[in-house]
Order: sequence, then structure tokens, then C-alpha cells
Amino acid sequence: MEYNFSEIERKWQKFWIDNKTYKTEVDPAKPKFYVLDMFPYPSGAGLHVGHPLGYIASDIYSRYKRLNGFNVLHPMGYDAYGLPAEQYAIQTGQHPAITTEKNIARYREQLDKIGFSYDWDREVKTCDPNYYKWTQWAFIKMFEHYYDNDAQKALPIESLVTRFATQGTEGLNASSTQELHFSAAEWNAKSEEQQQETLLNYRLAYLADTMVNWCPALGTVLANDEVKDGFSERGGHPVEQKRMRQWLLRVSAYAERLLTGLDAIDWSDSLKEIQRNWIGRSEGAEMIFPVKDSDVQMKIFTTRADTVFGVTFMVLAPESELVKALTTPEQRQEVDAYIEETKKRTERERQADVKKVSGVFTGSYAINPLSNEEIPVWISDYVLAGYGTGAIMAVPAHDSRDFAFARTFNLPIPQVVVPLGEEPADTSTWSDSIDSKEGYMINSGFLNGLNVPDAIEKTKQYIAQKGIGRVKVNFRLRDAIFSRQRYWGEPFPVFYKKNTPYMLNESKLPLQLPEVDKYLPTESGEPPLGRAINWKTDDGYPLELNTMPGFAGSSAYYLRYMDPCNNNALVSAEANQYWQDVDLYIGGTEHATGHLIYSRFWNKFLFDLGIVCKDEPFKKLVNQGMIQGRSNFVYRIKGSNKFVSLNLKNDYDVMEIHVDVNIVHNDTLDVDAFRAWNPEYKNAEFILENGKYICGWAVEKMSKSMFNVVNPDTIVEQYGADTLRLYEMFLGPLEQSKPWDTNGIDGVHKFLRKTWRLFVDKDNALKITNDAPSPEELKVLHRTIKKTADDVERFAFNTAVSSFMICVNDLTDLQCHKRAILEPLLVLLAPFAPHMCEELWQRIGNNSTICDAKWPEFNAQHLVESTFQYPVSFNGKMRYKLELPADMPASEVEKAAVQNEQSIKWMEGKQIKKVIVVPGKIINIVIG
RNA sequence: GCGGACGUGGCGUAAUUGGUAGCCGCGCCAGACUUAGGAUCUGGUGCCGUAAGGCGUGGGGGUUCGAGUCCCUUCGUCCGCACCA
Repeated sequence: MEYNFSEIERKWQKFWIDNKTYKTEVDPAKPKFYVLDMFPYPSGAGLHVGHPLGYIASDIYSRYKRLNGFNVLHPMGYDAYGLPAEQYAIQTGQHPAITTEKNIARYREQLDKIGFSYDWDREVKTCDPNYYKWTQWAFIKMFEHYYDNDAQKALPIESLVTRFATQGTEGLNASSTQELHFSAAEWNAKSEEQQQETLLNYRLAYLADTMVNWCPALGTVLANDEVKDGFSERGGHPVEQKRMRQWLLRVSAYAERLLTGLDAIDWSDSLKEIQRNWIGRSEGAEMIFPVKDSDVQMKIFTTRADTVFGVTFMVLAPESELVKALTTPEQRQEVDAYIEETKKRTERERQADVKKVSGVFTGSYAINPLSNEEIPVWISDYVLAGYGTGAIMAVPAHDSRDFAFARTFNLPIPQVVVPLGEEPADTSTWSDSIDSKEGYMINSGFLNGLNVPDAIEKTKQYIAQKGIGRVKVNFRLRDAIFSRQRYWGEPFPVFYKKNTPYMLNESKLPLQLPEVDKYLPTESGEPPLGRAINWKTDDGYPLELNTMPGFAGSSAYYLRYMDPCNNNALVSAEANQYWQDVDLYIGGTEHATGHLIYSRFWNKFLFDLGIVCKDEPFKKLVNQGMIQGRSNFVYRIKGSNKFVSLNLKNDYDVMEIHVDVNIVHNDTLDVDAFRAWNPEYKNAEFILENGKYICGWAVEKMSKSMFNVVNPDTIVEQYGADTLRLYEMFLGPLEQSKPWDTNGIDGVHKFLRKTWRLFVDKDNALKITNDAPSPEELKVLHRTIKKTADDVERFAFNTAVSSFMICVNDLTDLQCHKRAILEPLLVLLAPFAPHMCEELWQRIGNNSTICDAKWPEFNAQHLVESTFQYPVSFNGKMRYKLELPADMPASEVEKAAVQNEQSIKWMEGKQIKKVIVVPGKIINIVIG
């Protein structure tokens, strides 16, 4: 009987559920292995063939590890809060919980068809109160802690309160929004409200007025990683800057640890590099420039303190708090006009015309603390408020932006660095600033003649001595804005007394998301929770109206999987001690600067509190590539309903039209299906070639509008889950992006049928014999054991599949039906094609699941050969092959090769200069 | 502009340490069988050439007995960051 995949797959999927085959428990007797997929947001569109790629890879790895004796934790869940469900709710009035549940059910159905080995008893959903209780709990903990830079960890806020009461800020080295200085007396004199406000400056979860990315279309603020090129990542709506009071997480406190932590984890270089860029560490100096006739001091950050003698002006960001103080009455009108204009321009516009130089003079002069020269203070939007101090010292000769600015406004451009091997030059002849990374100093007082690194060092020492500056490390990483003015998210466990925020008692958690009549802001512009009835504490204090962002629920889900039903803790110490961290995390690169930063931050915080035992959550991370679509085209003759086949289209004036890839096979159009596809084409006519209509094709993003979406359900129906699994892996290296082309799937399907036929004959009878295997058969098996184990270990699933094909081809040629060979082969193949392997495993007489089998042991003895086919090369070109005993010494191999009659032909009478023999590899005869 | 990845048949790809380039599969060609199917099986298939042979891993150069692999240079594609001081 033929391989009946649909019956087999149904049978074993049921068996796995009935027998709880994938249930996992803590088992100290076995080594643990934790394999995690990035859990999906359940969208309404369902899964397409690209989504399960990473899930299949991790599933194969999980099953492989289990066969190798590991206790494998392999869970799945849903990132269930999110904007699409809420947008849908706004349009239809349907509660987002209902939409979400429906989508989850659909996802589950699709996932189940593919035969994953998830322990579904550990499923988490971020919108489940039993889950988000712990999201709220972590938030409370962050509110109750601050980051101590000396201890390099989070400490309880009470210890800070005690410190303030006894010594004020004296000697404090803590992460803060602003650097504050006050005495114990001043602290003790503050009101409760003032003290609370001050503590927000240090808390790891804090409320502050900041510039935020406001997206009017979505009616909410967004975190930096949710904004791409001035537009929202979800929906592509414009984003503008706005000042708002928001909750933030002090991620920046962990910047240094987030950076150094990267060195110890096994992630791809590109991903680490993305995180390093995002964290953006730069080492430099913070310097103070006094302002003439004023007690205002300008603080700036520079990585090039050595060029301070080349500073001829200062620039403030338009949003800088110093603008008001430094603008003279004469300049006020001009400055106000400029600031008004910059406000109108969106972030997008500002970025778009980077080249355009604009700015305005404040009327004030700063004093260069090294040269004591008076220099004008300008305002320009090329200085960013959010980076450094929002003010810079401009060195026009050696910075292209400063140079352009100086040219536009006729400011002096003195050269201070001369590149190695060059002479000082006349800067008025320059068309741009010149590089100053290497060279020696001129026009720089006590720095003259020094090379750049020495000058930087000397300047740092000088400014520290004189008290006009200090060495400082600056980070690009900003604190994460944590409030969303939306409905479908975790409520904050926060209430207010006279505008001062307080945390709910832990016993009140979870604070459940209330019902509202509409999912829109209130008439007075408050977030949707403003519509909730009785949204206050038992004592009548109003509760927070914002909800948490998408990344809140995904920041610790990997910990919850370890102990998903625990009502007393996020994760018990026992469960955490056993499972420790994620050994293998598979997911897309798109989370590089969002989820993967936030969850590392979250984990480090919990580590500081002693809740978790590992500082880094994800030991190894593999990024699967994107599956692109492969679109098909038909060519319509303009102004007609006639379509011309691909290779004839150049004879006509045609229009290229996307056609549904599901009615195209091997680029040949099913013309009847095409006519039925769209009423417009009901009467379509075709100009064929060789009786066929051939379609054009292109690789594009997989999307509905390109008609190139392939649904895994369709594939499972036509070929079975095992074929889908195998084909997804066979497509190419896991990390690489590649197009999905259903055409190739026949190859792996044929392979499975061929494998089936090694076991079962046409009449459904077992072919298996108990004969002793031949050396040749053992060689085939052991070669495959070695190759597949190596391949799986290095995530080269594509080559593993091809080695299975080679193996089955060889065994078919050898007409091998021996149990001693085929039984171990089933175990090798089981992680890839679990349904078929379970079925055959049972048929050959096993009573328990193949998941509990043992990975066969590799024996190198079976691969030993007595002879070797030496490739014989002349000047590096392979000419013929020579079979020689494998253990023949090099000198004799050389003799045999040189004396061989075929060699004489290739030497063409030339002299042998040298013979290279690498035993067991090659022979190269150098002639000339 | 800075940083990263990559470039091999008609297509997806392989070559784990510098050692036989093109494994495996699709497609294509030929044949067998047939209930004529988008089925199955067998053989062939890098390019040029009847052949002998020559040429071949984006282009150019180098190191080496030997380079897809290492170095320099150049072109191209993709990704990330980007007035970051």
C-alpha cells in the first residue's frame, strides 16, 4: 500500500495528545535542555508557510535532544495583546478578547497539523490575568528599586530613602533622570508629595515628562523601536514629537551590562552588532562652558576633547531647556520664530533634509574654558535634544555638520589637527571638513604637537584637574516609554493620590482589565480606560488610565513557561534552578532592538533581585531567515482580454498582472482555474506556446496583494505535515532568506514514499528481515548517523535532509530491508518526519513512542576503507583517478602515480618539478 | 556616510580544516509503463565543442604545489544604524 500520510498523521497526532507524549516535568535525574520559539502574535490572517520555518527547526532540535537523553522543555504560547485586535474592535465593536481567542484557536489548529512536540500544558497567553499578574508584579518591583552604579545592581528604594534622610545625595552614584544635589536637611524638609516626586528621578519604573513619539492616528505614544523612519511600525502612520507625562522603564541604567553581556552569549555577530549600535556606547568627556554675563553653564558631551581649541561656536538643540535662558531680548523674536518652525516639521521632514542648514543666533556668548575665547551660542535642529546634553561644542574644521553650519553663517574655521604626512592648510579653500582621527595638534595651546590619542588623554586630565569637566561614558540607548493610551494591554497596578503615583498592594493583583463601552479615547481626550465604570481602588483613589505596551508581556514569558501555573511566584526557585535559561532561542531578527533588549533588561533586573539564577536569558540564539514569496505573472495584451504566454510576450504590447500562485503549477497556468478565479477573466483567451500557458515569475514579499501567499494547511492536505517539515528545511540554510517555491516539494515527498517502500510492499506487508547487515549497508547507515548528528548540531537542517535522501537512495539500490539498518534510520529521521517514523516504528514491532528511542551510536569502524581513489592532478588540475591501498605510504603513492601510464600522457614530455602527496586526499604532480 | 552578511548551473542549493567544484532536489531531455494524470519508474543533464579537449564559483590582481575557500582591489545585492557630537 502506498504511504497514506493523512491517515497516519491523524492517528499519531491523536496518540500524542492521548498519551501526553510531550508533557515535561522537572526531572533532576536528566540533564535539561530548553528550546524556545519566539511566541507569535495571533493575527487574523493565520499562519502562512513562512511562519513555521523556525518552529520546525526548533522542533527538530528538541526531538533530537530528547533522543539524546535530555529532558527537553519546548513550550509555546501567544503574545496576545496588540494593536490589530484593538483596531478591529474599534471598527466592529467586537471585544478584542473575542477576536484574540478566535485567532488563537485558528493558530492552534494550524500548529497542531504540523506535528510539533510542544507541551501545551505550559501554554501562556499574555492577556490572561493569571499571566499578566506577573507582568504587573515585575512593574511594581521596578518601581520599588533604583539602580546603584557602585554596586552595579538594582537595590530597594527604601535604602535610598534612608540614605537621603541621613546624608542627602552626598556620595550617591545612582542611575537617574537628572543629577540632583540636596542635603539630608533639604530632603527631610520636603513634603511627602515632593519626596515622592524626587524618588521618581531614581526608580527603575518611573513617571516623567518627556518628549515622546506620539502617533495621532493610533492615538498613542510609541517606543523608539516601534518607530521606523518617522512612521509607526504597525500601520505606517506619521509620528510626531510631543511632551507628555508617561511611565518609563530605566533601561539605560543597564546599558553597560546589556553591552558587556553580549560578549558571553552565542548570538550571531550581526545581531550583536545591531544591539551594540542600538546601545551606542561612546566614551568621551563632559565639559562645562560658562556663559558670558550669566550664571548659566553649558554642559556638553564630546568624544574629542582634544579639539576644544578649534571650537568657534556652540549649538543648542531647539528643544533644549537652556534656550530660554540664553536668548537675549534682541534675538527673542527670531529664536521664537525658528523654534516654532522646527516644531511644525515632523521628525520625518527633519531627517529628510539633513543637508539643509538652518539655525539662529541666541545673542549669548559662551567662554571656551581652555582658550578663554568668547564664542557665540546658536540654535540649530542638527543638534538632537535626546542625545548627550542637547548642546554641542562645534569644531567646524573637523566635523562636516559643524563645517556646513560655519560656512552658511560665516563663522571662523580654524584647523587644529593636521593629518599625518600633511602640512597645515588654508581652511577657506576646503569644500568640507577633514578627518581628524590621526594626526598632530596645531593652534591648540598646550596641546600643540601632540598626536591625537595623547592630546585626548591630556585634555581629559586637564579638565578634570581644573574642575571644568569629567570623563564620561554616554549611551544612545534611551529609557523605554512604557505607557500606551490604548485599551488592549495590561493595566498598570497604579493609583493616584493628588497626582502622586502609588503601587497597589501585591495582594490586589492581578488588576483585571475593565470593560468599556467603546475602545476609543474619552471626550476629554483620556485613554479608553477613562470610560471604565468604577475604575478606582477600594479607597476611592483613581487608577492609572494608560495600559502597558506590547513588549511588557513578552519580556519574561520564557520564565513563566518554567512554572506556568504557579500562583505564588512568577517562577519557583526550584523550577528556575532546574531549567535555568533558554539553551536555544529561535526567532526573527525583527526583534533585535525591541523584545531582545527589553527581555534582557527585565531578566537582569530579576537576576539582581535574586528571582532568577542567570544574568542572561538566552544562551544561544538563531535567527531564521524570511521566507519570501514567489509571484507568478500573466501578460495581458493591452486593451483586450487576451493573454500571451511568457516567451511570446515581446511580440505584443502587454501588461504584467499578478496571478494566484495556487492556480499555477511549475509556471504553467491552469487556464480553466484562471477563468474561474475572477469574473473579469471569465472569457479570457490565451496565446499558448507548445500548448501551454507559461507564466513569468519574481521573488517578492509574501503578501495577499501579490497573490503569492501559500498556506501550510494546503500543503499539509496535499502532501502531509512530514513533507511540509522536510521541505521547509530542505529549502536552504535556516538563517538565509529564500523564496518559497511549492514546485520543489515533490522531491521531498518522493523521498518519504521511497523511504516507506523500504519497509512496506505494495500489499501493505512488512518487508523487514532480520538478516545480518553487510559492511556496505553498515557504511551507509553510519555515514548517515555521523552526518545528520553533525548537521543538526550546527543547524544545517537542509544538508541533513539531503543526507537522508542519499542514504535512502543507496539503501534502495542495495535492496536493503534489514531491521538492523532500517530501525536506527527511523530514529535519525524521526525528528524531521515524526508521523511517518512513529507509524513504521510501530509496524516493525515497537510498542512505545519513537520519541523515547535512543539516538543510534556512531561507529567509525564501519567507515574504514581499504582503498582510496586518489585524484591525480597536474599543476592543480585533476586529470584522472587512481585507486590505491588506503594505507600506502606517501613515497609509494608518489611512485605509483608517476609511473602510471596515464601520467605519461599528461606530462607531455615535460619535466616533473615536484610531486605533492597528501595521503588519503590528493596527488599533485608539478610539471614544467 | 558607518557597520554587517552575501555573490557558485535555467532554479533552490552543496563543498565542515586551502586538497576531485556542482552533492541533493526542482526543472529540462530521452526512454519504460499506463486507467493519458500535475501519476510512477529508469537513464542523462555546468557551459562551449561531433570529439579530443577547452572554459568555468560577479570582475581584476596576488599568496600557494593547489584558492569557491586566504589577502588586496573593484562591481553588485540584501540587511542594520544614521545629523549620535
